[in-house]
Amino acid sequence: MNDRKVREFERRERDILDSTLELLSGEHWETLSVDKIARHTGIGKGTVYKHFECKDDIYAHLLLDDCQLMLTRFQHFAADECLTGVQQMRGMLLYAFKFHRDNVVYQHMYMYFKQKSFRERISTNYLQRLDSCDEYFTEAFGKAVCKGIAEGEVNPDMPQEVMMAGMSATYEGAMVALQEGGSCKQQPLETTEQKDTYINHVVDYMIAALTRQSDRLAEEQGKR
Amino acid sequence: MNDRKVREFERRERDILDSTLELLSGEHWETLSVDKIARHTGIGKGTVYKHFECKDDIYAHLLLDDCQLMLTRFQHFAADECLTGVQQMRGMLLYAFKFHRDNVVYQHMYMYFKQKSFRERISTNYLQRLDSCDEYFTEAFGKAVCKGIAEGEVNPDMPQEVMMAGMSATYEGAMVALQEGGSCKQQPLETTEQKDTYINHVVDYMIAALTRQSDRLAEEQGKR
DNA sequence: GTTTTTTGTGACTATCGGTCATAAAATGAC
DNA sequence: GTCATTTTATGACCGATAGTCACAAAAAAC
Repeated sequence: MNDRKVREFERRERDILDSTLELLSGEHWETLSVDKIARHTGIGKGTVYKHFECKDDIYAHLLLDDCQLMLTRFQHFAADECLTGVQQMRGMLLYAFKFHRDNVVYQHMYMYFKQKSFRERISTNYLQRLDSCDEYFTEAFGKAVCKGIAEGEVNPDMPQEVMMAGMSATYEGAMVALQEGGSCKQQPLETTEQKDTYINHVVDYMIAALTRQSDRLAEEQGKR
Repeated sequence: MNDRKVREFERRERDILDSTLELLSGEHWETLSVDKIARHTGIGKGTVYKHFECKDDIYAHLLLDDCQLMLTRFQHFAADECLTGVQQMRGMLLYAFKFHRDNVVYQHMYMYFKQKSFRERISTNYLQRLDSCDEYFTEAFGKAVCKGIAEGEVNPDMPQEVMMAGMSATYEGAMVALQEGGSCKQQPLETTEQKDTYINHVVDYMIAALTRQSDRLAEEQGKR
């Protein structure tokens, strides 16, 4: 009956994660404690630590789940031969931003993961898996960029490092802006419509930075 | 002697801030407590709360100091008639990124400020001042962009919202990347040289996104 | 049914941000 | 100088937290 035990153990891990997800959706991020998670799952606090080395590992696991979900979509875009490179890029970016927009819990964890202190707290296992996930993202996006260059839409003169540095910075920054919801910016970013407008602007900007000429941008915008 | 009292009060506030700065430079961000700050300043913990409503207000004050320092430099760039608009932009961006690169404490606080939870904790006074600082940054940069458009270097067809959304996103994202020091990126971002390379790449990318044609980028790079 | 092993637990520790009654110092009146 | 009054500084205290571990409860083995 060792098998059943393992299954039960895994089922409870899922229970903890689901509980956490549920609590995070309804409650303020900062006030969630391990005690509450345990209580809500219907187990003792000590049991939680049988599954996760620390509180942040729970978050890391949830983040990883979402990352892997997004990654498969990215890979689908990259493999879709019907789309041009630029279309693949646009599809990936819009998908990622909209996923972020609709998923409050993921927003929190994405930001949290960017903090060095979080990366130092979580166990190396999760850290490595999250990092390799990031690599695959870059790989999938890089494929689309190469396709874009081959098709003549993407400016081949821009060094690859410049492109990658710039794109990933804009990506990160837009994610932050989407989570923060405005702060002091000219655009408030509170309603879904405002966020959508923002997302489209950022994607236009990113494509514009990569494509060869400005009239290409206008053409792209007309298509959308 | 009311005057002397006020001066002494202000001097101690400066003491607290300097102590905090000192401790933050040497210690890990997460392990710094109000107790330690008070002890290191040579005062009781309660006294700290005579000067600041909460712990995060201390950080907010330090952040504001740096922001105002940077702001004056931004405004100098914007007012410098000897430079073209694009040169002003490049100057501002390079200055900001390098300031960030060299100032570990500022890095932490900048990231911290982006968190919604931090913005909710600090007193409205600091929040407003930080927000208005951000507005002035945007204003100064916007001036340079307008100059660039007037001079024909910046692409006038890109809508202003697209430009602003994209630029600020890239700016934020690059700040995050500089602080995190690589994580999993293709570029490690640990030494000063690596960070400098990164900074130059991102600035090139930002200028490329805004300027009209790609050969203009090559020309700019040649000049630098 | 009894012993042994495995598994679950919540009381406990250490630490934190923030408060407030009270001690200490400064001021003022004479 | 002395005492009364006001102002200022303080650290013991509070509630809450992440993480631990001795021990209880359940399961397995015999």
